[in-house]
Amino acid sequence: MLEKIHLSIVREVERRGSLTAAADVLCLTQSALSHSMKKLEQKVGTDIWLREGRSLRLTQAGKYLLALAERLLPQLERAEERLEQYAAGERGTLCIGMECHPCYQWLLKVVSPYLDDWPDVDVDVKQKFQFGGIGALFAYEIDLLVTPDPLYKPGLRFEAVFDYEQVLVVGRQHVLAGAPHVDPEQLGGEVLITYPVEIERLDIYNQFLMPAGISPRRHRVIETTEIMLQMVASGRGITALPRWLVEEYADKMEVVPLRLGKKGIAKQIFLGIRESDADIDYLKAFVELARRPAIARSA
Amino acid sequence: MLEKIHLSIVREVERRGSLTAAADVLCLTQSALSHSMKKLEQKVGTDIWLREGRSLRLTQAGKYLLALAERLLPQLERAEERLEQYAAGERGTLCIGMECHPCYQWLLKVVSPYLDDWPDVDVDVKQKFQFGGIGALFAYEIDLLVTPDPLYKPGLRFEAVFDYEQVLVVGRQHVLAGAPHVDPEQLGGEVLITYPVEIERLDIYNQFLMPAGISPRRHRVIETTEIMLQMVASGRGITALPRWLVEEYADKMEVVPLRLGKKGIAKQIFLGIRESDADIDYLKAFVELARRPAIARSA
DNA sequence: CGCAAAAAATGAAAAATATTCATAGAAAGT
DNA sequence: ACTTTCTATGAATATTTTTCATTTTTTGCG
Repeated sequence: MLEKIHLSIVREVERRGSLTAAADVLCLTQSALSHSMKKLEQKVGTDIWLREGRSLRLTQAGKYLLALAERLLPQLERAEERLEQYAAGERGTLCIGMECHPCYQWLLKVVSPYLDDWPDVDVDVKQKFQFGGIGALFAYEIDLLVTPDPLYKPGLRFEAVFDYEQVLVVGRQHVLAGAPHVDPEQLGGEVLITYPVEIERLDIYNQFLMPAGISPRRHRVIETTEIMLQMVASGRGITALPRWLVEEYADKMEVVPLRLGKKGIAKQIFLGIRESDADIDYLKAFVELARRPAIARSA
Repeated sequence: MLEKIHLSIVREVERRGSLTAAADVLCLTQSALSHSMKKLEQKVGTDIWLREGRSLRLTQAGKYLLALAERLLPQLERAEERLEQYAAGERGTLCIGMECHPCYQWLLKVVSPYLDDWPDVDVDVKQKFQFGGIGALFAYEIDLLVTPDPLYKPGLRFEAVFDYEQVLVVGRQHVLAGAPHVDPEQLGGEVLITYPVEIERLDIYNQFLMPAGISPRRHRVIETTEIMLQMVASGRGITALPRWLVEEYADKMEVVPLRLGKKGIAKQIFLGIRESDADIDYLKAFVELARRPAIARSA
């Protein structure tokens, strides 16, 4: 009764604004779409659009269908792709979602040996999710979530795979450069450089500065790690990054890692999967590979 | 390319064990099914079943399709029902999911006036979810989640609608019955009666006993509130429940609420919805009704 | 073993469905 | 007012699905 074509039409009409335009995209005639939808409307007994002049406005039922289409069609499309991958003899695509910027650097180190181990598995990395990483896992948009905030919920399985310390990064000329650690009060006058993330989600803010009632003088947002570190090296600000990441750049750039507070900020990277996927071999292998110490891999 | 019928066939063949049997259920002939699937197999280029003698065994691709079918078909079926509801002039069904036992008692108080206010909306309550309450929200299994653990994730919106105190419940004859409050140490020898939930998820355990290093002598599990309270009244154990719930039973049963620790344990019930549903009127109305003080309703 | 039963595959025919074509009607833009 | 831009619709056509009739393969069983 309710077929894929109906969902496609509803979605495409919404995107293009008219039946006629949608017909072009779907490689059908306007008439075909009109007939199809009319038939569905008769079958279910309710209109999907209000015909207002020469334009269509979704009814309540139509809006519901649109939401359904936006949700199901991508899954069907992904399924078609995946079937073709099976046909091509590939195992499939491991679709990885990421929720933190520095995770990306870490991930690269894992993906590279993984691709060697599993030549018939493709890896795809996504970073934007309508409903966040967890939603993407539930919706089968991704198969694996890399995140600093695990969430133990039924149906999902999280595992810590990597421990690291989040440190402050300053230029080698900075007055603090030699200190054994820094206190929040010492950062009041600084420019804080970070990835484009709301300040509330930054560890250096919510675990270090905010509890002490300190705010940075200014907050600057930069997309890439390299540029961020160049800014820091040239004394234009400070930032916070994983220690291992800073150490990798330390010989090429004039930057110094510093412990945040006496105890430092300890962090972990977690991998999350759907419980039902727990025994897919190539997924299991990824998690196991990720768990192996980074040292062994980065050699 | 990949159509609903293919998913239906895969699912039904799995359920009934053969194409022939599936054909009966789907009101088609065995031949029709065979042709349909053959065509799909040719299109995607991979077999879906291994033909072993006169039986079919799913290939990897087939298993993948089966998982897809089990996931998508229920959503399509639900959508068809819902469209017909729209057609019948009904507003739809408000599907409520619940993640905590005592929430149920509270929910009943809200649902009753809601049904009066919205005669053309049906209410359905579900309690079991493959992927937990959050997963059910994301998967559109439910429209509203009642839970004590909110989760601020993009795409979801949680709101506290009800505050209550979680208290210890003892029989009127119990030695502690007159105390102003209880300390964890006083419960070391007791039998703890609870709903069937892992002990780690119980507030009385993880917020009260565990931090003090105390374990109850024994943990007994009971399904219903009434029986639980009868057990408590007869001195066979203690339990923890919302204060308002205990007070409702207090005149019929020999039970006494006691504060847990000096400060007590404060709890809240949250309602979670999908952000995209935020302006569905009958959903909004439910949340608003739920927010109104319980006193006003239970009168 | 040989035969009946059960299941899937297949080709051709029939039925059903979807699509197009041609056109009408309605609204919006100029 | 005229042109353009939409959607709707009926009839004709094309395509797809389904059935029917049969074949092939396998399995169970006396």
